[in-house]
Amino acid sequence: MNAFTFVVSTIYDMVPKTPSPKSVETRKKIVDSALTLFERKGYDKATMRDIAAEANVSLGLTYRYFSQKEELVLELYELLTKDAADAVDELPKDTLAKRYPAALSLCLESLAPHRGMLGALFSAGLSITSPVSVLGEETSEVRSKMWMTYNRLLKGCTDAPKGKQVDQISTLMYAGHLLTVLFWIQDRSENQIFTKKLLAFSEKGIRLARPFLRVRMVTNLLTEFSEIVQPFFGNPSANPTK
Amino acid sequence: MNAFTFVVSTIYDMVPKTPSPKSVETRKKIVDSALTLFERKGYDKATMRDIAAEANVSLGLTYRYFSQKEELVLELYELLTKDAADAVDELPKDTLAKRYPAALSLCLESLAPHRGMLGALFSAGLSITSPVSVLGEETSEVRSKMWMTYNRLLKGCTDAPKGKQVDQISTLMYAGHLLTVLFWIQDRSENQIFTKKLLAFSEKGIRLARPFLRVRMVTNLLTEFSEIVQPFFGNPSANPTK
DNA sequence: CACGAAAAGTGAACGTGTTCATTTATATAT
DNA sequence: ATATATAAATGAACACGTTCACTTTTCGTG
Repeated sequence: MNAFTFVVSTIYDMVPKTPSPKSVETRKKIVDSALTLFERKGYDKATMRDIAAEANVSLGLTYRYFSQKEELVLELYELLTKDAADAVDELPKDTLAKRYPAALSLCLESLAPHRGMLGALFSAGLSITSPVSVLGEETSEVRSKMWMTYNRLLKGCTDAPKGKQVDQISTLMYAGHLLTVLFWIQDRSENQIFTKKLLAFSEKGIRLARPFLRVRMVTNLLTEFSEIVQPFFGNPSANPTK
Repeated sequence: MNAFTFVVSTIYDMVPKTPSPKSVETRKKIVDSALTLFERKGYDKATMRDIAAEANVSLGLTYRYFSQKEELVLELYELLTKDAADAVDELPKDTLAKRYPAALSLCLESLAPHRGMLGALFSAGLSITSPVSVLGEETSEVRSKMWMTYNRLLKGCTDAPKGKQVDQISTLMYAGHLLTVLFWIQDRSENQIFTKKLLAFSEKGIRLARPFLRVRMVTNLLTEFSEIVQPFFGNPSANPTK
């Protein structure tokens, strides 16, 4: 390797390399194996050795692709979020009070087959120390995607608000989404009936609250609140295309 | 051991035994050691072997008193909650809008020296599988205590509501408490300034919302909401003395 | 083709939480 | 006082997440 090659390859290191076909295949094998075993045995019982064996690779290799076990859960989280977001985009035009609970319901449906497993993500997910966190660096893309989905959902409502309120309320909706998922994961009632009640409640609540979005004092509080909460979520509205 | 002794001791096993002086002493040694090391090195770096060594006991013994490492964090959680609850009870009589943010502020002050460590509790704390969970069986006493504290705080307000609303709003306040602590733990802003803004916001919000507690439609929604959320918290109002 | 560097892949070993068979101390009954 | 059951205490061993020194494969270049 001469000096020129060195410089070029060093600069080349700066940009993400396109993964080789071999590596994407191996990566996929590991992901498939992990998801299969998570479903079959649960997060804790599915050991990294199991996952490696099921994928017919060595233990060490799995760590080349996923530096932590939690990252495998994150992988699923991303896949499911994509599904949920797509489903939400298909909702028919209607009022916010109708559309928002419907959207939440669709999201929970996407997550339902993996509910048990998601406990593990939220378990590790709220640790500040973990880079793999619902509010951490590595999940900012997922958050951004979901925020934008709610942004579109709101804009498409028959009673959509105007101006800067749109972004603010989108943030509120996304916060509500996270809290609802959290509630649902913890909900031990039969068939998660409490979560269903919560969705029914949110419809009534929104219908009652909607007219007050014209009241100055309320909008001021809304602005204040969203400014506190937005950076908390990594302020996706500031970098919508990132 | 004869048949009589056997029966008696078997029945005796049903009720909690009073721990021997020796065991309470040993238990205390372990707790002190754990809390010291958690402060000094953080939760992850403080290994069970470290803790056992610092307490001058064997590794195995620590597991006689705390069947998981997380239970040691729970121990601190209980201690701090007690402090916080006592401080809240000392608050001067005032309006709800003043007292509630003040109470939250006091709670955060109690927790502040241990903020980093608490990340660990909340990490494991939201796992459904873990018995040591903010919403799990083992923490129901702590929840009950804190709920009752907010119940007293509300009753002592100059603008306290009447009747069944008291319990419902107590539940709301406790939910707000949990969410605020969660927010605070995740708050990466300097000196947790966002959390402070959130408290200031809550004062304004309560002042604005308070008059609407007389509106029938609002009270109906409140009832519905608290009924969904209360069993989620283990319904402390149903067993206030337990 | 041959060579060498980078990518892909391996498995032994380490640290840590947790378990358990075993030993030692304490208390109780005769 | 002695026996014995129970409580207290031990530390070796295990399982699993993670690391790392090392081997094998792939692939561009002279």
